[in-house]
Amino acid sequence: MPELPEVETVVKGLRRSVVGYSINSLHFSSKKLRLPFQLDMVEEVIGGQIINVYRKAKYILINLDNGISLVIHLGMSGKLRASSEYSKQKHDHAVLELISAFSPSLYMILNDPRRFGLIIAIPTAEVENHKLFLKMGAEPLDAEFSSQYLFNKCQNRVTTIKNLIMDNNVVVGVGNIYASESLFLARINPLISSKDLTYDECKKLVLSIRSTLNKAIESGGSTLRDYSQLSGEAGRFQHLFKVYGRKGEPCYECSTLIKSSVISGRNTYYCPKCQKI
DNA sequence: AGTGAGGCCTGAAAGC
DNA sequence: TGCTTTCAGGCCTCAC
Repeated sequence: MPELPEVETVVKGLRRSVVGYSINSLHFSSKKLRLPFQLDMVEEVIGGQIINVYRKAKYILINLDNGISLVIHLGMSGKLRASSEYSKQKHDHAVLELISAFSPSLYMILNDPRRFGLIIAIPTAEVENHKLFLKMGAEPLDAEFSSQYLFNKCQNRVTTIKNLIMDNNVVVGVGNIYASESLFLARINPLISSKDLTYDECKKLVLSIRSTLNKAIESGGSTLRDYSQLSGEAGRFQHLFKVYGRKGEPCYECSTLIKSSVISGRNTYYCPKCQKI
């Protein structure tokens, strides 16, 4: 399940392995992903040279030198792999053949069993105003995600703090796992109303979200240091979970048993003592 | 308008 | 053992 840290890791890997290559061919499977493939997409991207790869929320953006950008999302089961030869695997949905004057050709494949992901092409100039990105909240690792920013958002909403930090219109890239982990680190109960958070608690939460994501990027990256095979495989951050998936197990801080509650249909884990209401 | 529920989708795991 | 059900997750659409 690619969370923001894994997307970041994949992006770093792509940047090292595919920048400079040109797209020689592009093939799709017949199955639809979250958004359908555009029929004219193939013509637009063929011949384009990859000049940059970066992350925006959990989206991977690949800029081409012809003014077109590929936008890829891994959903929850998506993986990108790269290899010098293409051998078909179940759930391959897009296959890009990349060529370069200086290196052997390379195949980049999007594989996504659950098809929650997407791959589309849009003009680079329109990325910022595209439907997918228009109403997007702050990047959690950027300065715009400040204590004051979060505090203001908390005041204007009627929902639990857990729902608020998972809302992409507030802050992007905080999935179910990192919401639980960050709230534990900040010692804030996930069930409390966002309006009840003090400024100091917001400050603590901002720092906790940043720290949790950064640690995950570090441990996600460590297993993927060798990018000879580009992969979306999970890193090692799951061994660092303090509360997620630990229902009924003792809290590492106080030995109280970890509880879980369903908030908006999502399992949420917390320590009832460390995260008192 | 803002909020929350439901749906998409497959495969692993749990339940029977 | 083999079948069925449940659950996981991001993000979109759609009622209230």
